[in-house]
Amino acid sequence: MTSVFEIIAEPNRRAILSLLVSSEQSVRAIERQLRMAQPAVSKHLRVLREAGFVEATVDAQRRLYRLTPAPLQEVDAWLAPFRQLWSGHVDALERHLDRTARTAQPAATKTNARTNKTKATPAAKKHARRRS
Amino acid sequence: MTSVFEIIAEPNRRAILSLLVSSEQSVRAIERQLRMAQPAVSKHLRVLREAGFVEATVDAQRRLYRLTPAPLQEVDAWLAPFRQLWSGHVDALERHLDRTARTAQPAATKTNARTNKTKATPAAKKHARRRS
DNA sequence: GCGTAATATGCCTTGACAAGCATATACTCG
DNA sequence: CGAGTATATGCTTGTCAAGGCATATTACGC
Repeated sequence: MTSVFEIIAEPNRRAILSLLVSSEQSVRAIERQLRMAQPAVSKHLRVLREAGFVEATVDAQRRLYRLTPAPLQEVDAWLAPFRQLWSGHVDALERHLDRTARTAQPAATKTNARTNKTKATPAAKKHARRRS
Repeated sequence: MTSVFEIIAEPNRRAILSLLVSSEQSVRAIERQLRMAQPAVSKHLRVLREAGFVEATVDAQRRLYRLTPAPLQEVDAWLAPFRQLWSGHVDALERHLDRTARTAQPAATKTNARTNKTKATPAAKKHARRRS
């Protein structure tokens, strides 16, 4: 769990982060809104806190957690070089979401099919690449 | 491994994606540049392909893999609501990277320390929230 | 100090997944 | 066809993290 990406890989953690976008929240509030067990919430918050995603303010017995920008900025930064891929046609995302919507996986099969159908460039009949 | 985020959680897969930004690559080319075993590369590519991150073109015995925009767009879209956090002060990322640079974790400790030091709002001495 | 609410932590089990290794498949050339 | 290259796949193993449950900790009001 060393990287920012591993941390947001966990769905419940992403849910917590999304909850915190609107306003700071107590553990209990998160527990109820996300319908998850209290220890689970605390553990995820610990991970998020240690990775710098959130910070807490003590208020009596409870702790109010709020977002901290840096780690998500890091994700944003990593994403930057790839943005050139879709600057222009925005519709690819919609198609992708359509495909992946129904319990995910079926997209894989379809993608596979398309991939296998893709033909090679006819010109590239040569082979035998040298080892260097 | 149902979500896009779990897929980019793997460092080698992110490395492969980054490699493909510049141009399409064969499995062998990836294998050498990233110094990883061939089966590992193939397996990661399979995961990436089934998730729609890449697609392949057959060229004789080899397959040329190239990026596909949709899944990364999905990440970008998820990130959108959080961007309001750092639109304005861009320096938070730099500080974060400085802290997390040396083998990660130490940032956690520091963040912890700051967090614990954070005082509660003095006005909020009352407690006993009702259950609704 | 006692009861209670809010949160954190420790232990254990279970599932998932990445890596390693061997092997299968596909294609090319001579 | 046979050898060689490129890629994929199957199996096994070690690791690690999430969830469940019990329990510790801290803060409050009375």
